[in-house]
Amino acid sequence: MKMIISYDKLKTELKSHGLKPTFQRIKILEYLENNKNHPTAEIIFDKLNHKIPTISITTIYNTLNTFIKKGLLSAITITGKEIRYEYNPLPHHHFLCKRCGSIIDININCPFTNGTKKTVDGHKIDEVHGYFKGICKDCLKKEAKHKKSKNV
Amino acid sequence: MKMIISYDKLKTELKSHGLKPTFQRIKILEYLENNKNHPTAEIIFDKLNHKIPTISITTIYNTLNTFIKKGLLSAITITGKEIRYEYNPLPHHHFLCKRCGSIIDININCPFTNGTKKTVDGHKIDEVHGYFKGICKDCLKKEAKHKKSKNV
DNA sequence: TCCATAATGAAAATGATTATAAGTTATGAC
DNA sequence: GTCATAACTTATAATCATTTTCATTATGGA
Repeated sequence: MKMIISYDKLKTELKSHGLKPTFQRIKILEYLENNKNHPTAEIIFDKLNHKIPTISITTIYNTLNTFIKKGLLSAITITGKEIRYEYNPLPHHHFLCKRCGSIIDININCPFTNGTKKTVDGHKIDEVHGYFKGICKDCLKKEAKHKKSKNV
Repeated sequence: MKMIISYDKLKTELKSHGLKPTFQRIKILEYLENNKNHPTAEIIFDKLNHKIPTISITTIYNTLNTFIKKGLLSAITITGKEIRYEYNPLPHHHFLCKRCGSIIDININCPFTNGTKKTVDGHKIDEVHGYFKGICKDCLKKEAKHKKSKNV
């Protein structure tokens, strides 16, 4: 993980959202800004635990929930197994590959993510989640190669 | 719960999907065909437990998972808390009201549910889930009435 | 620096779901 | 019909992500 964002910027960001810039919060936010792979709380914990051996998984959960409440993060529940977290995203959709498990951002022109439509059937929309599941491009390619080499 | 579908039809449906038409399966399928309110496994268990006191929550889960595997049901994870089940649906989207908790079917013309698009960005799509969250029509109406009566 | 408040951390609790293992029922060959 | 086998059901225990509780510690203002 490369450090791209300065601590000062992270601190300012936290303060501007009404949050005290504690060490733990800075490191968690930094991790999420640098890692756009939709990690779980556990993954964040494992990574930060190396640098901050005293950090608790409870703090990870507390912090993530606080960040979501303040609008710094959004939660993705595409797997149905656990919550995955994403930094400050412009609204977009997601694809889950059933073969390799990777979660891929999908940017398509959708009236519900581009801000055109703010209601459906009279219901006021606050959040939109578009979840696609299937086989990703890379896994399709591997499959094709495999079949070819076997002359199937 | 009214009994609309005959046992014979339910039996036939189970058999045509390669499933033995046991009493428990018939009752679970019957419940889901008559109750389109996206129940949890727990809700189904509570309702059936009155008529079948020996039924086990494990059977509910086993059966629901079997039904999904065979394509009789689909799973909705919009709440992020628990799985909700839906009978044999034509693909459509869902709305979760954050105020009253109800889940509402949304039928809009979407290229991913009407069968027009079977891939995104080169990824092959097997499932599409459109989850909207916000305040439903009814709760909006109640809110407006409340404000008016208070002259806010 | 002192104090009130908020944040952190460890351990225990929760709750939905799954795994295990044992019992029961159905099915098909004989 | 009888028997063996497989399929289904059930109760219990296990799992695992997340939350709660509560004692300790850090933070920012006075």
